[in-house]
Amino acid sequence: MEVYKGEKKRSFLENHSIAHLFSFPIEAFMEVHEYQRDEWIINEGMRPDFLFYVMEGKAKIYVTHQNGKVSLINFINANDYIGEMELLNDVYYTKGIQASTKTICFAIPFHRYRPQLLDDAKFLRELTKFLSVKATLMAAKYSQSLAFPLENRLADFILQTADEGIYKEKHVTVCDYLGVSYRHLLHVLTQFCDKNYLQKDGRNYQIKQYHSLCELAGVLKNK
Amino acid sequence: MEVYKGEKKRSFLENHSIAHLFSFPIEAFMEVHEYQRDEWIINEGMRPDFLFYVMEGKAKIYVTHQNGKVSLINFINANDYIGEMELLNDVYYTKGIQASTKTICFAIPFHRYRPQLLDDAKFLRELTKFLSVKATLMAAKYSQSLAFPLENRLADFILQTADEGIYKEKHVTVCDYLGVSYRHLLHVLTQFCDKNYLQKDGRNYQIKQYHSLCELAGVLKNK
DNA sequence: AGAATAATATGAGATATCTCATGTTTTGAG
DNA sequence: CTCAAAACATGAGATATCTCATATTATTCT
Repeated sequence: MEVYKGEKKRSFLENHSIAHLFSFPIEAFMEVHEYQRDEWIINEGMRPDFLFYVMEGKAKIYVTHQNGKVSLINFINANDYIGEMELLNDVYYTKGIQASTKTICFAIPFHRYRPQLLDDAKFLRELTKFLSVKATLMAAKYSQSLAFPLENRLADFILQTADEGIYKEKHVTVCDYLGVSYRHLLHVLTQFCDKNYLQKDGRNYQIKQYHSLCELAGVLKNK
Repeated sequence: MEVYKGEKKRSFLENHSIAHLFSFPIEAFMEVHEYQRDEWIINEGMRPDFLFYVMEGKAKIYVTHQNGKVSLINFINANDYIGEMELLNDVYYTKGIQASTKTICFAIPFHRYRPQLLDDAKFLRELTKFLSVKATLMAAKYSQSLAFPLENRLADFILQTADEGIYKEKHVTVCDYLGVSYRHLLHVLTQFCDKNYLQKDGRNYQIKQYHSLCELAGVLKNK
């Protein structure tokens, strides 16, 4: 992890302002942090000291269960907050956050700004929207995971993540995200190939029948 | 559904103020609604016109999937908001909300108060906390549902809902909530009885071995 | 380059959970 | 009180998903 200093910090701030998110000046004690791929932005179980706002990059939220299973709860992208749960709640089990690409965030120290943040309608309004989307998404994932087999959820995931007709997510990551065993994921993927929805090409899968996948994914959506 | 009027409304407002939740006067256009058990406070798919604040009673959030399965996403209790998603998001699939006991809510009309609500730090701060808890809870339920079999989740649910050592939830409701089939729920319940964790007594189940259930439920929790 | 580690693959048997079928009991509306 | 609907109950067979064991590549580190 690198904390931007001096000129590097100054120029970054100049080119990437988040002043519009607050109704008070926040730059004085704000830091800029850069994380490398696979680096942990927050360690599971350890309360962070900052509210982060992701400027650039991608990350993943993980939680480890007592039985050793790991859940990839969600992905984090640019313009998302990290650490907002700890800002708001004194008691909270902190999830682990791992960068999946180089990630640059603004880091706003709690001890300097908490009171002002919690009193700033502009900031709170955006955070509220962010949380409402997060809650909705979680509720959707939750109910879908119980109501539909992997076949449907995987089809949806493939369509969401495929780039130019090519699906190439790491199986291990997908298992944690969709909450199924590696074995079963491969099994369903093989079925998709057998049915010619996908065609395996080395480590990638090429989408051959969009409409079939859409059909499978479609039943997840209400309306 | 009954909308309190005149003296009934006045006296209710007098005894149950929520003025402390806002930094501006809200009573002018606020209504008081009373719903009977099983009545729908919000119909699935239909945007409500009010932000509700539950004063008294209990309700359930439901969503119906295309395959006909119904998920009971969560329970709502006193001091919870309803309709906050619609207040914040212009596009949102509205879930159904059904009263499970007589429920009295304050109903704040969007068209009168939306701008002021979205600009009120006091209100937003509380709503933000409410949503953060909701999102956290959903994330927990989601990851648990994928990481643990019914046995563990049911043990947790029994401990949470049992009253004086007696568990007496309706099976049908529990199936929707835990996302399993009726058949399977009964099967695991029977196992619990076979192992003498529970003892069936008519339609109720008496907890016989707290520690065994605690142990099963315990593995859900991190730390 | 070589060794260690992570990711991919596949088989086979176990189990958690579902579907369907059917019957009984309870509850609520008229 | 009566009837229909809802909830409870149970059996049996299907299937979605898991665990474990074992190989085979890729990647990363030194």
